[in-house]
Amino acid sequence: MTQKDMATLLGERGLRPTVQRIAVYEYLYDHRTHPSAETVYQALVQQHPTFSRTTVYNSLHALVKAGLVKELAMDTEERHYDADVALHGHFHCRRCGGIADFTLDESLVQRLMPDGYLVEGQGIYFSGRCPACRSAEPTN
Amino acid sequence: MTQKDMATLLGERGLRPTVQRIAVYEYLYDHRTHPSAETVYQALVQQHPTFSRTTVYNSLHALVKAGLVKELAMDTEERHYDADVALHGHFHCRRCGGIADFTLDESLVQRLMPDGYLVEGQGIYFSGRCPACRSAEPTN
DNA sequence: AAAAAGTTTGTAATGATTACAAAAAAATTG
DNA sequence: CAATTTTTTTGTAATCATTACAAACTTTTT
Repeated sequence: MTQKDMATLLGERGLRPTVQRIAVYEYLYDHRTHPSAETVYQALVQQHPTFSRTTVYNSLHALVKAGLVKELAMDTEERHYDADVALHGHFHCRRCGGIADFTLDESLVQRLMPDGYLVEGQGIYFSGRCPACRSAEPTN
Repeated sequence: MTQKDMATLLGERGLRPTVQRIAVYEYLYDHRTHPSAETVYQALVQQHPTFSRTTVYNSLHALVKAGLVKELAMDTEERHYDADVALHGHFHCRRCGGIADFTLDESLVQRLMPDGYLVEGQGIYFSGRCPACRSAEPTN
């Protein structure tokens, strides 16, 4: 997606498409590594030395509120962000620390939902060992 | 469960059953409200004025490591703990802030798991409005 | 009883996030 | 287009949960 398209998208969601917000969104869009706010900041401050940490936080919050970015619920220290807001699960490898996406069957997830509740968000994650770490250290 | 049984249980899991650890475990066992460390501390310090915050953290970590307590992954500020380590999901109500349990079908959850990964832990939660808050404010 | 190991406590440090106010930028108004 | 208002950014300071650490204490082992 081009920056122009991103600007349009932000505008549609009621966010003024500032350089900073587009940069944050672009980073998340291009790096599907579920980075933390600090990771985003460190990456962006290279290109834009004037960017502040607070703006990264502000932008992330604005993007989450606008529904363009999702905040992950994981048992990690910091919060992680994802530009992929479609239904999918996350796997957190306890050995390498990586967070991988995996697909979720929509109808299967529907069947998990508790009755009587109005579901607006969901977080489905598993943790353990990713395939690479399993073969690297098979016994554990 | 009696404190005696808890002491035995901790012992079986390789934890010395100290007064503090039993108190923390007992609180979680009796209060299925998914409290934070601070909440546990505030409750316990009433009865045991000498208890320290650090000990509550230490005890929680020890209990989690021993598999007697589970740390929840939610999109909240602090970490929440649960003495129920059996498979179940959590619902976080965005209006009242409450966290409710709901049952999960084991085989359904199995079918969600990604292939090739060794799954050691899982967190399944939904957020939105609980039934009480839905009827209290139906339009939203 | 002495030594060793494990646990608790209080305080200090850390680290992520938020609060806040001034400066800057953009949008609106006349 | 200039003046005013609104929004956003920036930098610093504050906050809040959690962790680090070392001394004191308790329990276990010898």
